[in-house]
Amino acid sequence: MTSRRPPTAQQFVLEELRRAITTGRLRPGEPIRQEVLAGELDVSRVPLREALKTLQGEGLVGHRAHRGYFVEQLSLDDLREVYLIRDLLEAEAVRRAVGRLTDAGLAAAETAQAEVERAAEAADVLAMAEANRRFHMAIFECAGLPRLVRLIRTLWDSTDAYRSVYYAEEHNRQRVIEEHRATLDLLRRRDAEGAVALLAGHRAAAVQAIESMLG
Amino acid sequence: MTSRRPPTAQQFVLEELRRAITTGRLRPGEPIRQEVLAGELDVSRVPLREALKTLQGEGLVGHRAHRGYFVEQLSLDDLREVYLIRDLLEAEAVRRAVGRLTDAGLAAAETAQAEVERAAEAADVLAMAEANRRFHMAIFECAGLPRLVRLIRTLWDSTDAYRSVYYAEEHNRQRVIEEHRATLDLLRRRDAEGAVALLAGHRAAAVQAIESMLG
DNA sequence: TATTTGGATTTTGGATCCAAAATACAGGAA
DNA sequence: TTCCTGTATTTTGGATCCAAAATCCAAATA
Repeated sequence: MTSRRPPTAQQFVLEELRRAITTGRLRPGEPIRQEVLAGELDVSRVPLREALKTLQGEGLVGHRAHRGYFVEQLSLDDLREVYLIRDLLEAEAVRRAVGRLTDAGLAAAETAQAEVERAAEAADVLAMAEANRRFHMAIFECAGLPRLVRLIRTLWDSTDAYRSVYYAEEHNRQRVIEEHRATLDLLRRRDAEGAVALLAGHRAAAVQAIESMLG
Repeated sequence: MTSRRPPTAQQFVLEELRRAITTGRLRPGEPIRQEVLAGELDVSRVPLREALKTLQGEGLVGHRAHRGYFVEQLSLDDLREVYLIRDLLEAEAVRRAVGRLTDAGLAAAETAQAEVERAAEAADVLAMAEANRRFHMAIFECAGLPRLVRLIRTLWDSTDAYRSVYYAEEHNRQRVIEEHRATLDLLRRRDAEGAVALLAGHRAAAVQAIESMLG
């Protein structure tokens, strides 16, 4: 996992910004001073502004004319809304995925799950979040609905910060692993509704745990 | 409807670009030459590029590093996928909207519907598309789920071009008016499932008509 | 004292300029 | 002829510079 530098400054800035927001180095509500941030990242303001535009599209930052960008804070209501939308979209994605599940697709999910377990053992929260994402996306990809998957991906992006919090606790990591294993079982049996229900519970557990940690 | 000029060049460019794409003046697959387009709109390339970034986020244009932007073409499969996603999201939006429907919300929808009928009578396709959008959004807004509404709005954006085609035909316009009236009836009676079903049919009719016009 | 108003400062939005990557094309070798 | 190769041109990506809007702060007024 040697993370090489992206080919364009804009993509580099985009990654750095995502990290800064999800790790909380750029705090919610806080206005983004382009000059200083550009200085820190050692780029000009132009690629920074374009990266901010894409983040605005994803809902991670907001923008007001002549006032500039600011980190969008997710209220608890927002978090619930994102998960509601995910419920709607991911249920359909999983249903379709089971219908046209390939060996390659299943293998991709299994590989990702192995990485999840390795990361969990090492208590590497960041790596676990990444592998977990690959696991779920591998399944969604099988649905053959690229736009749907893209949408789901941006929803995940907007709640990255909270998921890291969730993985910080050992018993949550264990729970995720078990639910993933059960999911793989259901997929192998082509049990669509079972998988849909299980993953709905998977999400509900996460959102509930996060709520109790913050509320 | 005196369309005043937006306060910032970037927003102006954004509107113009949307129009250019949905009306087909910028054709799908065609690469976007920033210099010439900036010249035509009489702005520099900077606000143009930022506007393109937001359109990229909405899926209207694509981008490849060092190759530039190009208009994304919606295949028929893409169109179907967008409508599938809309089915999922709008069903939930309507369900919630009926549950917490206010007099003000209903009034907003009725006002929009009056505009739809006026535009249809004048055979003003563009005005009808706009009013139609206000009608549906007025209903969705009642759900009290701003992120969901925002998502639905971007999905509408990405298929604007096709909807104009649909409204071009007289009998489609009549059909829309009747379905809207029936929808308002169901809303007044707080019949959520009825409204959900009707609007699902509303969308299915549109996508089917568009398919037959193009296929 | 509280409020408003005018200008100085900061910060964003936009234009111009420069560098680097990709494309187009001409010429030469197999 | 066809394919490769090196170079000129085009086009994008990024840096710098300028203008306009917003904020801040102090002084004047009620």
